Amino acid sequence: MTTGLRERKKLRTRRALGAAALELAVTHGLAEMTVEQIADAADVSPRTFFNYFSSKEEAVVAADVERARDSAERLAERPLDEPVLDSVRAVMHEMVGDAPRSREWIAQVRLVKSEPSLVPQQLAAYAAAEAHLTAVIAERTGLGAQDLYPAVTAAAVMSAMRVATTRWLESDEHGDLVGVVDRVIDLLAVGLQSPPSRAP
Amino acid sequence: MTTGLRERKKLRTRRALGAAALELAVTHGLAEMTVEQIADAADVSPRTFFNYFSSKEEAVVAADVERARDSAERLAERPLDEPVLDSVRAVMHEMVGDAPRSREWIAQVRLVKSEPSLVPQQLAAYAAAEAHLTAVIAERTGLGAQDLYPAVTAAAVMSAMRVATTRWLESDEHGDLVGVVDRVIDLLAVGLQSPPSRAP
DNA sequence: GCCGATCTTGCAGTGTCTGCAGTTTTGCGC
DNA sequence: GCGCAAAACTGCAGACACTGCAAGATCGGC
Repeated sequence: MTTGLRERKKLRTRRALGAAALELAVTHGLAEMTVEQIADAADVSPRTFFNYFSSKEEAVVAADVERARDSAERLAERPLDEPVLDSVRAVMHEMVGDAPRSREWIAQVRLVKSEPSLVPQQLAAYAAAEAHLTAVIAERTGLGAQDLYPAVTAAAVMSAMRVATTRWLESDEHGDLVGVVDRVIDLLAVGLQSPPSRAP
Repeated sequence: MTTGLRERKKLRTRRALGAAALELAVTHGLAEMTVEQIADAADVSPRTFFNYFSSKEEAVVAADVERARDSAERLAERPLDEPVLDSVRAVMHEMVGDAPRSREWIAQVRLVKSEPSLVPQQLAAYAAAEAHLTAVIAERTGLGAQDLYPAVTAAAVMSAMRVATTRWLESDEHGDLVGVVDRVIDLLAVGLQSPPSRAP
């Protein structure tokens, strides 16, 4: 599958728009930046911007959607005999451990924290991740589309990741994010029936 | 705390706007309805609409935010010696069992399914529910704000509820929603380490 | 009944977002 | 290379969402 020039160019434009939107939102503020500025920075017309995204907010969190797809792909590549949650944990560690990517991600989460109107779009991005995860988990476990386990697991994992990053950010980002991620996944693994007795 | 006339009137206006928005979105479609129509239906000026909600979409899912607060309050009223997840399960059963309320809820979820641009706002409403749940669970378990269990549990439960309703809707709404809710909460309770061996 | 606080409203203005129609670019067969 | 159909980009016009501001209406306490 050689992706044609056409598609590659579209992807480049899409990324340029997303990056410009994120950049401008961080520097100038979400409300202040205009679609015209984003379009200019990506060298397209304002009208073209709307061929790619239906709003400024969507463009800002575009990178998240890509990361979501990427996580799912990494998950699909884990050894098949590995327990699902172990695979998930490994992938999440990879995502957090990948320094440049992680830095972008954190920047985005921090922006969302300071611009509440981005919250809905950010959550929608997580939902996209969830859909991908669901499909991969279903395949790995050999379960069908009607089974609840893959969907519930994917949803719970993404929620837990969200809690982990939020908490980490609220604690002024000290301590390691990896540790927090580990603990939230542990909670899901052992079950939420009752709170763990020791240092949850 | 006798809520003054002022506050009661505000609440009535807010509800009227929310109800009108939902009604119009269902009958005319989200894109077709205008703020002016919503405002007219609630007998206020269009400008006033924006004193209550920052967008049409937010108004449409306003009832969800109320339901969220209500769930948290019901949870707080459960016997203190009841295991947390049992309380959660009971509350979710109450919410689903409350016929008129459940009907509104389902109508809204169905609307969101047919109008994808509502998804982000719907998720934001769930996030609001999550925040309330987190606070109540923390109090019930005697855990502090730094503990992960309350936040992870609240997030997982809301995600699971979302999965349950989505699945139920996709299966053309046959079978009972209560049963699906039970099964997703069971999954969270026993842990997601590996798929259940029998009929997940 | 008066006064401060709060809520509502109209107005003007900026910017988002959409449909449409014309131009440019790309992929592909020749 | 050449031409042609599909797809992408662009400008334009217009409807509408949304905001700040200042004036008017309403409420709660004294």
